[in-house]
Amino acid sequence: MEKKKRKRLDEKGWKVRSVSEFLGLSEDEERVVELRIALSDALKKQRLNAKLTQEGFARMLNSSQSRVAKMEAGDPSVTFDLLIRSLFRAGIDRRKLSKIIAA
Amino acid sequence: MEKKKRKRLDEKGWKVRSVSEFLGLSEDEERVVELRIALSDALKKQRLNAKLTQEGFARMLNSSQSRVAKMEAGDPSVTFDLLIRSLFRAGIDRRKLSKIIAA
DNA sequence: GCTTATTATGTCAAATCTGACATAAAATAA
DNA sequence: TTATTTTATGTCAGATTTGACATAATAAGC
Repeated sequence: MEKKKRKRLDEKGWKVRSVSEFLGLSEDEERVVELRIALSDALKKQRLNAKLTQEGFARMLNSSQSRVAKMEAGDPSVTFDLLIRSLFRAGIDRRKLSKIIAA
Repeated sequence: MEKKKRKRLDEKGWKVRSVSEFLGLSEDEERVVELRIALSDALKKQRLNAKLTQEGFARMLNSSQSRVAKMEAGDPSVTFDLLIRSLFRAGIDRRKLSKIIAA
């Protein structure tokens, strides 16, 4: 957030919180959420790069359109297992996965 | 496997297979198994480094000794979610996780 | 506008996971 | 050796996940 804006809000009595502060997440939970989002984004990029619809992508993953939508949305009902298996299936190898996580 | 040994076995009519060939794993499943092992090993290293027993480690993770044993053994009943959450809880950050996966 | 395609959201039964427990096996100490 | 500690393995009820489906919302084409 821009510094000036933060100052303005602060002066008005707003407490500026990060998403994690707002949701009351622990450090670990925060890391989990952020990592999930990183993998979600990577998965969506892979799909778009392959010019597939969620429907077509789902077939390739033996899953469903709705689940792909949830994966890409970082829905909490989606596990790392599903994301990682999907990334592998979508052609991401371990080295690439490593880079995604580092970023 | 050592080349000479492979040759000897081959001459005796043994077909030398990798673990994956033996189990009939697909490329993707193979990657999943190998990654699970990498994370398992890293988790065990963390525990030993902290000089904790599985029992003590389990308390720290809000889990149980038997589950920690399964985590370290790469048991298929252990998800990436559990492994990753445990690694985070054990002090591994995203950058370190990335390196573990790259290795 | 209207139609079609794509994506998002809610729900649920079946499948999978997990902490907990018992207990066996292995390691370590005494 | 025999205790004691630590780790491994099997099991299971309760919790979570997932593909599938329906359907709503949005975007794309015309």
